[in-house]
Amino acid sequence: MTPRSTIEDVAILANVSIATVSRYTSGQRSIVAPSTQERLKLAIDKLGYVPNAAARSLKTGRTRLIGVILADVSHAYWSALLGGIQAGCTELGFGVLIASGNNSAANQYDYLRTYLEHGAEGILFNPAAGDAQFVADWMQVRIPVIQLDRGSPGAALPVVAVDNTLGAMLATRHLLERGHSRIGVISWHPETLTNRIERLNGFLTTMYDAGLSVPDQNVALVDQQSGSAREALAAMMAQAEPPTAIFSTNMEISLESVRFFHEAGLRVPADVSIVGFDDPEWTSVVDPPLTAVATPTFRLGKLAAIRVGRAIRMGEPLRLHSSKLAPTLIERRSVAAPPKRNVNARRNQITESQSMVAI
Amino acid sequence: MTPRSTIEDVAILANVSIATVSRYTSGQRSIVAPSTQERLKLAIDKLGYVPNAAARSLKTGRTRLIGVILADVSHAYWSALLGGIQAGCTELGFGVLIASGNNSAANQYDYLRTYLEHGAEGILFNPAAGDAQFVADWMQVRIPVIQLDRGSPGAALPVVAVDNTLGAMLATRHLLERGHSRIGVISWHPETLTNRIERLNGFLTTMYDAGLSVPDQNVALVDQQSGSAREALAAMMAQAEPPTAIFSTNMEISLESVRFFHEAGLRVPADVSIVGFDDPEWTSVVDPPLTAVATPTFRLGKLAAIRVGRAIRMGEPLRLHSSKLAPTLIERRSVAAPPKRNVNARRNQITESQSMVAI
DNA sequence: CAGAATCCTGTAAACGCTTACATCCCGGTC
DNA sequence: GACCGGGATGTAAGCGTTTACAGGATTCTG
Repeated sequence: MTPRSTIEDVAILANVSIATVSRYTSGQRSIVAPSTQERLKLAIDKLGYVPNAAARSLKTGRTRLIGVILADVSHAYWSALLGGIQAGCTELGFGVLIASGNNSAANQYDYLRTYLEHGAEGILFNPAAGDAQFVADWMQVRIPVIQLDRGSPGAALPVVAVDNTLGAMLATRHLLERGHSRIGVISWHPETLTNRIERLNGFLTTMYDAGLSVPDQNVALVDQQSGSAREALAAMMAQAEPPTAIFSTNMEISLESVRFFHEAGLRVPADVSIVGFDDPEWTSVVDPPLTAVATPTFRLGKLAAIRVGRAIRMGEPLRLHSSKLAPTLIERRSVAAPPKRNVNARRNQITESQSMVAI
Repeated sequence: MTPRSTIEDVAILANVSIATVSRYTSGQRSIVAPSTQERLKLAIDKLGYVPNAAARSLKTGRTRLIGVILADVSHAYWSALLGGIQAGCTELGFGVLIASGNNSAANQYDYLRTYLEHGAEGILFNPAAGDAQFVADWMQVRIPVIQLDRGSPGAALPVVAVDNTLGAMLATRHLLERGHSRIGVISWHPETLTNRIERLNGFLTTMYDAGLSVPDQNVALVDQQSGSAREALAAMMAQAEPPTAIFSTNMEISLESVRFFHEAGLRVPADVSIVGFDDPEWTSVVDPPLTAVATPTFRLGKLAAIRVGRAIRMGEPLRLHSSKLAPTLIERRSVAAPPKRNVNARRNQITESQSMVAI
């Protein structure tokens, strides 16, 4: 393989100095004579010359690269976010470096370092469940940093996220309006990340404002691993007076809940209603189609990208101000009025009769 | 903001030459005296020194960066792929530059250029629906390039993809074994991308091998835009002898098909069976849970990343050999034996009776 | 104890570009 | 015709690394 051609090769072929080539390729075309431009174009095409970004940024100190660290790239939610980031960056002429932290602060730190080495001029990241040292490190980064989708509590860094409090309020009110008053909530352990805190608090506040109390048994804070939501749900529904509706604070939990209810022989929404949070395209095709709070994920990513992109362009530090995008409630068919009869009594009936037609 | 500190700052603080610092930071630690290493560590920590990758790669000609161009990052399928790529690259010590081509060859070409500028040492891409010029350009790239998930017909570049022919065969045989013989297929226009061609051909071949013919009316090749699959399906099912099963060659089409059947009052699988291709996590929670050919998407990404990563490491060009990963059929509940009665007759009955209990 | 071998460190050039400064040429002005 | 202004181009320095080469110190060998 022949080595990549350089600015000098072009200069020789076009019979000009490298300075002129540089002027042509680095956007200062207007001060190059038209006839020279033509020769340059020819030479560049012929050689397949592509400027060396490393050399350029070594000289200029700019890379036009933004680093993105997502908790887990391989889930649909994050990919929509990434789509938005991508769109925003392209619009502003930035390239995107991506890494997936796999929800581990240690990984994220490695990537941060790599990005800094590569000269990323700005960083977008989802904080992993908080590690104080880690956050402190972020704060020392000398370039604009935005927390995506959620914040690490106590980090003095701007956040671009959905308005989780509003979303939780929307979901809860919807249940309240349909006549529910015993509502259970399931969330991943919330202490570490602001989105979880806000969703839970939004729910609780709305309940209290409506004059309703939420007994501890109806609040399940579970680990982020499959199965734990199901167990929590089983316990919650085994009470003498189980909730008539569930607010599930994220999509994974919604999925698990639906599966659980299917298997437990409880009908959604006839026996129990569900409102979820997050709304991927396929929510509508689940059985039953899920009523959920939809978050403008793509816009979130784009907004974040544009905020850091602008800060970089202007050369100003990012304002600490956090942006919140409003979610909307999409009504589908997982919510109905609470059942008249006691669900547990009903459940026994159902499981019996169903087992007769089981496959 | 104070400027980033350089190797020289470290050298001065640690009272050594920059050469020694470089030896320490660039992995040649073993030839630096232990006592010097200690001083160096201290100085680096104190200054927060991070090597400048631009300078490094200007000198070495290596960047340890791989460029990835996906047709559309914001879909779940691609994000699983990206997760695999990410994992593979991390394992080999490469960073990932990402861009989304939005299925446009022109965009992809821009990104390709950007990557080349940034010195990507290898490229992973999904070809967009074929543009001859575009493919020719890819061929001239002097670094390892792999086509991901599908190939552009005629491009002499290796492909890492699922074995689509096998997948289609699996799906078709499954339907055959259940007693179907009138099977319809829906695919996006196949001529441009190998995965579509292979899936369609795999189906057709299996049918012929079974001694069955497939009338043209049962083959729908539709545009990749919402609604067109539905129309094609409506036409197909309106025949006097409509298919008793559908092989849907991708997930978008499966979703549209399920929706269509719901609305048309046809029961899946009692009236018509469906086998899909691609198997995201939520397939199991759709109504009904979809029998589908599952593709090892994550592994696909990882394998591709590792193939180019190794080629880069070894400094050898990539072998043209394509890798095919075997898919598996996941049986769920969208397939049953063909109905006894004519479906159209039955459909009329159903819609009548259902409209009485409509909500 | 001389000389060789080994270990550690320093000097300096080079990577490909941008850009301040210098130079040259040409037309316009008095 | 001398001068000036300005447009087009060239010269050269320097961005922060890596690395070939050289050199100094220490240890080993006979």
